[in-house]
Amino acid sequence: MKPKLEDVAKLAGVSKTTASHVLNNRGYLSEKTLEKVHDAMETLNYQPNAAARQLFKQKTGLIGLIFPTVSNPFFGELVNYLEYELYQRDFKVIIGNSLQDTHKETDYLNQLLAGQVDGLILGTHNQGIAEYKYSHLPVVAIDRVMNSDIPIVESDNYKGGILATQRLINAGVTRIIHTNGPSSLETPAQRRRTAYEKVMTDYGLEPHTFTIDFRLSFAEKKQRYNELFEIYPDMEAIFVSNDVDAGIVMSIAKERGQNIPADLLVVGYDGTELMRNMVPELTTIVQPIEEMAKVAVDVLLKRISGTKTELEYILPVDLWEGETSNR
Amino acid sequence: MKPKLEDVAKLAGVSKTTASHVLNNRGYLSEKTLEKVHDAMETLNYQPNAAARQLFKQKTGLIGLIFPTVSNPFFGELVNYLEYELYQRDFKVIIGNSLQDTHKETDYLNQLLAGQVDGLILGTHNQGIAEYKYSHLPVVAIDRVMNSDIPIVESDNYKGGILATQRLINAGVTRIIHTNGPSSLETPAQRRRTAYEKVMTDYGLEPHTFTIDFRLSFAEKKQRYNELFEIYPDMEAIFVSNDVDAGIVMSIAKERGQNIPADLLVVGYDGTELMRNMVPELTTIVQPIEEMAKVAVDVLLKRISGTKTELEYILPVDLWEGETSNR
DNA sequence: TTGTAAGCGTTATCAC
DNA sequence: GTGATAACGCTTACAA
Repeated sequence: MKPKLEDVAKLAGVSKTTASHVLNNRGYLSEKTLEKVHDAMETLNYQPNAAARQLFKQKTGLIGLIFPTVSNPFFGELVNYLEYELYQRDFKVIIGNSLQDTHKETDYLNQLLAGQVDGLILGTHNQGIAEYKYSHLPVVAIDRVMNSDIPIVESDNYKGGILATQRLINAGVTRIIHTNGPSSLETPAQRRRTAYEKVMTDYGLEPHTFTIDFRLSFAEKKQRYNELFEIYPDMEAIFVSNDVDAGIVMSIAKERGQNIPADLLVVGYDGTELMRNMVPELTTIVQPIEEMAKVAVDVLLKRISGTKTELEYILPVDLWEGETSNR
Repeated sequence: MKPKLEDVAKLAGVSKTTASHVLNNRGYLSEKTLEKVHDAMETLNYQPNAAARQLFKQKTGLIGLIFPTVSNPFFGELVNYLEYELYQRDFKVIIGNSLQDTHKETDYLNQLLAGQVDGLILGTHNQGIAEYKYSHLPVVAIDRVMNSDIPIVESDNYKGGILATQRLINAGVTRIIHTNGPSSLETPAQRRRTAYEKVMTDYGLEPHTFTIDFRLSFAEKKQRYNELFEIYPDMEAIFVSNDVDAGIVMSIAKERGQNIPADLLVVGYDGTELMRNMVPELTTIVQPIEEMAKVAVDVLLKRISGTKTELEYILPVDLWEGETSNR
């Protein structure tokens, strides 16, 4: 069915080896042979078999990306940049959305072991999976704490937390709530919380962190954020741990008849290009998504080639000043 | 380095074949052998080599997804569902973001030919690429017109155009502008335009379609939409061809001191879960993204297995009634 | 119930 | 310059 190198060789009247040499520009070849073989490839519409090549070379040219879900703009943009960077360096990407599926993450890691991919970039929440003990493998984590031997690329979450909280305090409010994921997940994002609590207490204000799991459905999140409004009826500002949730909070506030920023200030986190363009009024902390992707790819390729790397890369964040934080 | 089946066999004191049989539950095996082999696999932490398997089986268990960019929520959600559906059926996905890169699309198609993937799901804008002549290959298009032999899955764009336009007319406005991609791209989305123009003329109103390329950057889009406001200073409503752009239009309107919906009505298109939750006030046409993904996967798998399929699958749309279309 | 041997398509070594 | 041949790791007739 599909033509193989042998068919090309036969048609061109040469041996398999010669055809292979032409295919890979190996050794010296006569003009004539070259042309004959190229012609044969053309007419047969020959494409080298990927599996056979991989089997021989012992590498696949594939990188696995495991993230909660590309339907979240932050991960969508991140994956987009990762794919771009990797494509530039001749890698394709396999993606796995691991949200609410611990098994999937394990499965993908097994694939790596099976040699189906040459490396992995992880941004998942599921922690402490046994296979992570294989820390000698080419794996890089983005914004997630992994095994201590796995390099991690993140933005400056602590600084981000400081910037956000400070911004709200500067606006003149004192009853500021922060929302974040469960502290049981030891993600770098928890440092936003630490920073928030530090700034609050430094100013003699009482920190209130409201826990909400990232992995909830939209409907569940809405319900949970409505509880937030019930629990803190007199809150003046919220520092939400991501922009999508900040959007939900704003829409709930409107539903409840509160005006932003008149009645409630809001600061988000992530600062995707999408949000900055669609909801520019939302004050948020901008993570350097493109830069994070670049660094992650650099580090991964170093790991693959056996070069030593740092274990932690912290990239700077920025404050996007919208109107949702102005009194 | 990495253990192979032979190492397992050796450690278990059996032959390669037996080990393979255990691995694949083939034939009858004694309890003892089974246990021995399993133990050996365990201690060696054995994982079968993917390339070798693929080479033998002549299939990869990989499907290629080519879309403009997963950083757009519509494609992000679509890819998310596609990955989910395919994972259920033991396929992993390779993704390619082809935005502004015709060559990439060609490259991925070549991969298919190279047997690196078992099938392709396309949602790209780049048309008329030579390789599409290989229409006997397992390829499915989502919302894109391809070669006439490639099945296409889409939502009812014409109906969507009708619903959106009718909604605005019902709100009592007459100067309604529509924005859409260049008509040179023969996408199904152009049917939204056809529908819009039909409804407008049916009501004796003058249709005005404003062309804007999807592939522009955010900055370029902003500039272009600002032109729209200059060209039609007295417009009362806009029917935008996707929600992200609708968001941009709304933010521009605010910048220009116009209130929505008091001064300007807006209807979007796509109705992603993200938008319905973050910007519920935006009236929009909801595409059945999850259903489209399911159908696309079904059709692709049929094509792969050689089963005959329809050439066109049109799924129903819904109107999401927000406040941006209420006068 | 288990083992031998051939083959999947490519590449590289080493003679010619 | 070109051509056999073995190897990559796995699977499966076919034998034993």
